[in-house]
Amino acid sequence: MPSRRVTALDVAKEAGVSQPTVSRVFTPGMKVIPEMEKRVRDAAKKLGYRPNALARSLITGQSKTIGLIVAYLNNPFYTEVLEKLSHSLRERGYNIMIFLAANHAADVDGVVQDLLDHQVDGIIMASVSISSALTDRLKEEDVPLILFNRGKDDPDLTSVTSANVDGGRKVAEFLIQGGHTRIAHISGWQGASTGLDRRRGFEEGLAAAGLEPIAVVDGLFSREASAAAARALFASAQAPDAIFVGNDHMAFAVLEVLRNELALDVPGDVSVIGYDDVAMSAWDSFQLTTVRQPANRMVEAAVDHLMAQISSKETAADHIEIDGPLIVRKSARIPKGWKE
Amino acid sequence: MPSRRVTALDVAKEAGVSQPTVSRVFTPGMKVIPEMEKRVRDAAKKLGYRPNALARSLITGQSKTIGLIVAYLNNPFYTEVLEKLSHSLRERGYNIMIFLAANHAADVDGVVQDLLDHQVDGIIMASVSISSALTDRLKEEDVPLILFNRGKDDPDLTSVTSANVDGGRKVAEFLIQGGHTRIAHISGWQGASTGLDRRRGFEEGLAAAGLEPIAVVDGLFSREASAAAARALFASAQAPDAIFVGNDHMAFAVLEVLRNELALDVPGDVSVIGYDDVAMSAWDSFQLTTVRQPANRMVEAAVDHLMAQISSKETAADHIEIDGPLIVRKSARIPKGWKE
DNA sequence: ATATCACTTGAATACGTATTCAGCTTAGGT
DNA sequence: ACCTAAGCTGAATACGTATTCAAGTGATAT
Repeated sequence: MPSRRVTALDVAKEAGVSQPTVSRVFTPGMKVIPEMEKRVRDAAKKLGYRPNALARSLITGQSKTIGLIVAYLNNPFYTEVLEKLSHSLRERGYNIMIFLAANHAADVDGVVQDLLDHQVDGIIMASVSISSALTDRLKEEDVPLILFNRGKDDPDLTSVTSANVDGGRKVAEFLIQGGHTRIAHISGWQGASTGLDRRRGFEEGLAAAGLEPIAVVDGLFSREASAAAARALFASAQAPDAIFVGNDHMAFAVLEVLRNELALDVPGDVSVIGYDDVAMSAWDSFQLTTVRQPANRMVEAAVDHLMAQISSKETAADHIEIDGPLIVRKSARIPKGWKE
Repeated sequence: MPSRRVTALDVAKEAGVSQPTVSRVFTPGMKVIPEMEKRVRDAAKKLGYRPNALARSLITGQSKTIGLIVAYLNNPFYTEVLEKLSHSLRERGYNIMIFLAANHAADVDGVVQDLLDHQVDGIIMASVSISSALTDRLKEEDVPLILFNRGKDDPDLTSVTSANVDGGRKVAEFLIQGGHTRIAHISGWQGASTGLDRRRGFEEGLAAAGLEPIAVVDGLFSREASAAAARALFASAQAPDAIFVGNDHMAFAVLEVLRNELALDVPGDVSVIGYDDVAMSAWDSFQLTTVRQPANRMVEAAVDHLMAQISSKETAADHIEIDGPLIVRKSARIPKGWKE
């Protein structure tokens, strides 16, 4: 049973035309006289022909594939992002080669190498940091890179984040207006721009009112670390009356420690505010007040920019910040006269 | 600035050898005399050469890529699976091309076509159903397929699931021993084998004790549908004293309705049991008693079988069922003398 | 009627690698 | 010393497509 894969040449013979004509029929934008097209399509259908994407990519240099590297999938924000990315890219005719990489340089390095070997047309890195050596290599190979939810000072590297500094400031203002005085922060990982920026905006917001946080602890994007931090905060002499947590994922852990372990009332005894507005934040069990990170718009911005850079390699890099509102729910005291 | 991609031929010239020799150096298993190898490797490093995976795949017919199709990423069980799959496949030298597909035939069809165009070596479908027409096509193209967490009667289709019937039965026995008498079931989608099998085992388990569920409602794997079902159950004349929910994801929604909307005590007024044992089930907020679906072992089994089918196309299909224990927490009354 | 042009088509080639096969070198056996 | 076998290497080719370019067709303009 030979049953070889059916090739463009087979179709050509069947249809009585040349191989290039078959190619043209299957290449959008190429013109072929209707009668030929019909003969080719009929033959293709009869034989079950589909162009070999590998061979096509080899010659065009366009793999129509985007590399996606993700670090934290346990944070549901990123599964939302993954889902939206998948649809958005597929709509534009691109496929996704995905890697889950720990945030270690060695891991990321290897993964990027793999992506380059596969001639990806572009790379999106969600919440993973990248070394300068690697960005240089990408520049050399002319492969566009988008940092998603992670900034970098490098001016010719495109990043898409939410307006983290602003977001942090909004939280500070809300808590101050709510009359809180002993405000603590369990931050996102301080090795990431997201964690740093939110903290900075938050501290600036407090400073504008002449306040400063009574404590800042690095929650490392981890439930365990954040829970431990929450316990520590209440074991110290001066217990906070409000906690801003660097993202929702950590905030849920903090909420549980406060309510279940420490038997505190939220927001009666202490207000809690998160960041991201993942779907779970709206669940009855949490009702978390949080800053929305608009995954939809962030993804669209990222994909738009990636496409622009792919089609014109000279597209200027940009640092895109998407603004998001504070979503007021029940985990933080609501200031009198708060208008939405 | 030409700065073309550096090819095996460039390396060959630089090293003063032939292109095939370069190829052999980079093909594991091929023998080359040490001196040549060193010259080639030095030249490669100097020029920054890496083999083009596309060209390689085109000729070997092995893309070293696995297609992955996932339906429900909002259920955290599947993000766990995705993470483990990613690592397991990468360890074995395979890459993942991922698609999130709604569970519509048209969607799945298109996605599979895309995967075939890219010459994937195998396909894993997690919780998505497939038409017979499509399995035929895959068989014709000789591309192995593994159904993950979804069975099919087709005897020469490999599937990996947990022991769903057994699991359902375990839940029934636990509830019966707990003295429950008005037992309801909010099932997984009855269009999926997972949902059907769990229900069947559950009903068998009840029947063995001469019972039958007072109600069975299809939760459609959806939080909203499940919440509505829970409300309906308690709006009817005979309220249940126990509910078995088809998976944890839905069970969380049910728990919230019971506790927050209906002000019921769980497990005082009603016991709730889920299925999957996702990480969240252990959270203080839920403490969900549930049947563990061992993602690790399921993934390993799936990958092992896929590899076997890839290396020997004649590997027999199999229906693999991985057994998982009932994890007893606090959402369901614990039978007296229950021994763990 | 001829020249020009716009359109299509097909022959040849390129993409970057793995593999076949013939030829060469070297070691080993007698 | 001679023959054989084994071990490597390189020239040629294949993988399946897109693209260049020359040639062919017919239409339009002169």
